[in-house]
Amino acid sequence: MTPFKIMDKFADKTIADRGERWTVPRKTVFDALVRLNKPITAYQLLELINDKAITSMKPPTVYRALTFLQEMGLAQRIEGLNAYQLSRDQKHHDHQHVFLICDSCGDTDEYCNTSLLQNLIHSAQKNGFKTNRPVIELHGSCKSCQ
Amino acid sequence: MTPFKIMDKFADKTIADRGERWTVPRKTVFDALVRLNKPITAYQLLELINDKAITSMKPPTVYRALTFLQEMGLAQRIEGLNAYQLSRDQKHHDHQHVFLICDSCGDTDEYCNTSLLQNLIHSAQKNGFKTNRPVIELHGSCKSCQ
DNA sequence: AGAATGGTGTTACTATATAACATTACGTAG
DNA sequence: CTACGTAATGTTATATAGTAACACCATTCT
Repeated sequence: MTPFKIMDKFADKTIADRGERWTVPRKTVFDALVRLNKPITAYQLLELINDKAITSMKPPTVYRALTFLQEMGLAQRIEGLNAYQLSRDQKHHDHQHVFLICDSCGDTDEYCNTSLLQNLIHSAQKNGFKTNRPVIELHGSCKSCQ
Repeated sequence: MTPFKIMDKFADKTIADRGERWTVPRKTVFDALVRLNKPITAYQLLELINDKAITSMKPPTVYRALTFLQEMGLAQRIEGLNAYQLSRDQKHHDHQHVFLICDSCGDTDEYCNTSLLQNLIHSAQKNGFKTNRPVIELHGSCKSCQ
């Protein structure tokens, strides 16, 4: 089974389990993210999709699909890039991740360092702060770009 | 000496040490950030400044001033808010910080957890990744908003 | 079939940020 | 102290990112 199909299966299951609808625009956006597999801005995504399709998607449709996919844990926003990408680490898709973002080639890596993140959230808690959404992004250069 | 004056002095010295010019727009933007002391978007800042002034600043001027202040380590961008704020922790203004951002009241806190950040950057390095710009923001709710 | 709900299409708009180039201010060599 | 080169600003226009509002369509439940 190809990686694409694995992702598709996983997505199907996630959506079905939560009783949500796997509609055409949602699937289209998801597919584009799967194929690309690196961060892309919403408008670039729009362009990518419209180039290959007869119909023409518009910004609200893409943003709605992206919101939906984020809610399903299938996609993520990279704050430091105003971009979106597929969630890769499905094994830990309920955990928070550390993102490594290469400013040269645009590729990203994602890993789960639970103890460090807990540490971080815990130290915030000691300051009386309750964390809802951690944004942990390291921007820099990847191995092959250095 | 008031906190404002301390900030002013610190800024004066920083700018002077680096042989940069402390011009009117830069100072104006800096003053607004000092007085407000919480994150604000560039356009809100623009409005704030223009309300009180005879002359009317325009976006590029504000953005240029913000870029300059960031280069001087006097201001910072909060990625998760598209907003800018004063750098507070002047004692560690050359270090990276963890930001705590309250989504209710908009206030922020900033602290320096060197060991944790080094840990983070080091674990990235083990993956062959060289970090230039860490973005560490915890969005949630502060003590008084919970 | 009819009603309730959820999702999409479309238009128009708001918000965020920058490119390009003319103009002005500043520091320095002569 | 003046003229020249550089740095910063002013101004216009435009690019990029994201959303409000409302009409329409699809699905499900009764």
